Amino acid sequence: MVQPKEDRRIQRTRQSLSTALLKLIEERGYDSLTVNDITEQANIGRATFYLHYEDKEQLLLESLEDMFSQLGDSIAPTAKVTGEHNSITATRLVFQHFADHHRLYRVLLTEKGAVMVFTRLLKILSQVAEQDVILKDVEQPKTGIPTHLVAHYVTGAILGLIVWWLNNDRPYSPEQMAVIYGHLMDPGATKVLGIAGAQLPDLSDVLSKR
Amino acid sequence: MVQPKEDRRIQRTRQSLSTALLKLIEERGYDSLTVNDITEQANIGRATFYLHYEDKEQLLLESLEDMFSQLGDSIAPTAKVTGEHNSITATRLVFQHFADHHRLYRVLLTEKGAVMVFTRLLKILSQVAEQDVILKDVEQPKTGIPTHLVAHYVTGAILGLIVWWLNNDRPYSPEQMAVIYGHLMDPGATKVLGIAGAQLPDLSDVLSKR
DNA sequence: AAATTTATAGACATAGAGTTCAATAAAAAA
DNA sequence: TTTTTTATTGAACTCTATGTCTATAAATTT
Repeated sequence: MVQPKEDRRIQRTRQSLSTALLKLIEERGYDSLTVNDITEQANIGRATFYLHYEDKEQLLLESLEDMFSQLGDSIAPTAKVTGEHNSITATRLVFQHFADHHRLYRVLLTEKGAVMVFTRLLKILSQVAEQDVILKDVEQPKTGIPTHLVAHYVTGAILGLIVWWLNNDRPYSPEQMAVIYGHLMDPGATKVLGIAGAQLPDLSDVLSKR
Repeated sequence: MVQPKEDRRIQRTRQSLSTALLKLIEERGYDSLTVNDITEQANIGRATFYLHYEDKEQLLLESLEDMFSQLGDSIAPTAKVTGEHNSITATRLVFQHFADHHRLYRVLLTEKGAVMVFTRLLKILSQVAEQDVILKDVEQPKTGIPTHLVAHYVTGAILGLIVWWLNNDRPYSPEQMAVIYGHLMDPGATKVLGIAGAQLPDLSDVLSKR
């Protein structure tokens, strides 16, 4: 499992397997795929698979790891800008990422087994919550709330939006979603994804655009 | 698979299987469990399992369904109260539910395979977000944002908190979490889980209590 | 008690996982 | 180019778990 990345064959094999897996997931879901399916799609011997990965889950994890770092890389530069800044950018890039890979993520976020519990909980709690959903007011003073907790709160909220967005065939653009998110997180409108930023566009303008 | 719920043996068998599965999940995780493990723990013949369920996933789904409706039932009465109302109650009940079954949910929300993607994404995005996390201000005007979208936003946020809470051994009580959530969702403090309600307790008071 | 339904153990067929190995192909080094 | 090293391959093989079936036993209902 420890590989000297030099040899081209290794890189090609791994690349092929990753590509094959992601393609198959979009077409047929993840759970039902066998190692044989993947190696066949990749045109690679089944024995070869085990020279590189322990099981299909490890392959998936490494493949996703690549995608996640792509996402991280695209956000990083915007996050480093301090002070005045177009705050929607970072959030928009997040939604853009999920739009770019929407078929894949829709499977992974929806499929039984894979994320079944998250989705299931979302659905159930949504029903309870959406009965009397109202929004919120007022301002946020400095609090003693742990940073990690807030981060989970924020990312949970975004993931919630993304699941909705993907399951509803993305009726808004990534830009619109970013603005919506900004307004939800900060009804008065100033900071998005925790990054200090400029004024948010007027919400009704944005929603009517499409 | 269609059962006349009358016969006591059926109820006992199903109950035993459900209990056995949930217990085993807490002890050994979900993925590695076999049907044989479950029936052995339940003291039931393996063939009997298949008289009731197609596979272990279906058993899990039905078992969780029971738990979810328990949760729904406990929240329902508080949600029906309109107007003035102790708004923390509903949220507190949600956290209480996860506390009651924390071992189980911790596995289900953390284990590879099961909810791996959600957890993984949470972790990655958290790292990006928590670098410059700041909070928000101002008030929320009436918007044209779809209700379902808001519901997903809200429940995503709660799930994010819950994942953090469970993975950090619940350093706060359900009550405290409810207050924290209320302050995050509504920095000025008024409505929680979308339910119109009374004033939130002062945050610094609540956090220092334990 | 009789009739009906469910539980059970054990046997069976099947699929897919994961390993091994000798032969071959391809890449890197000389 | 030649040599050397390394990766790929397919086939055979073991193993584990799934899912089904049948005849028998046990519990439940009427």
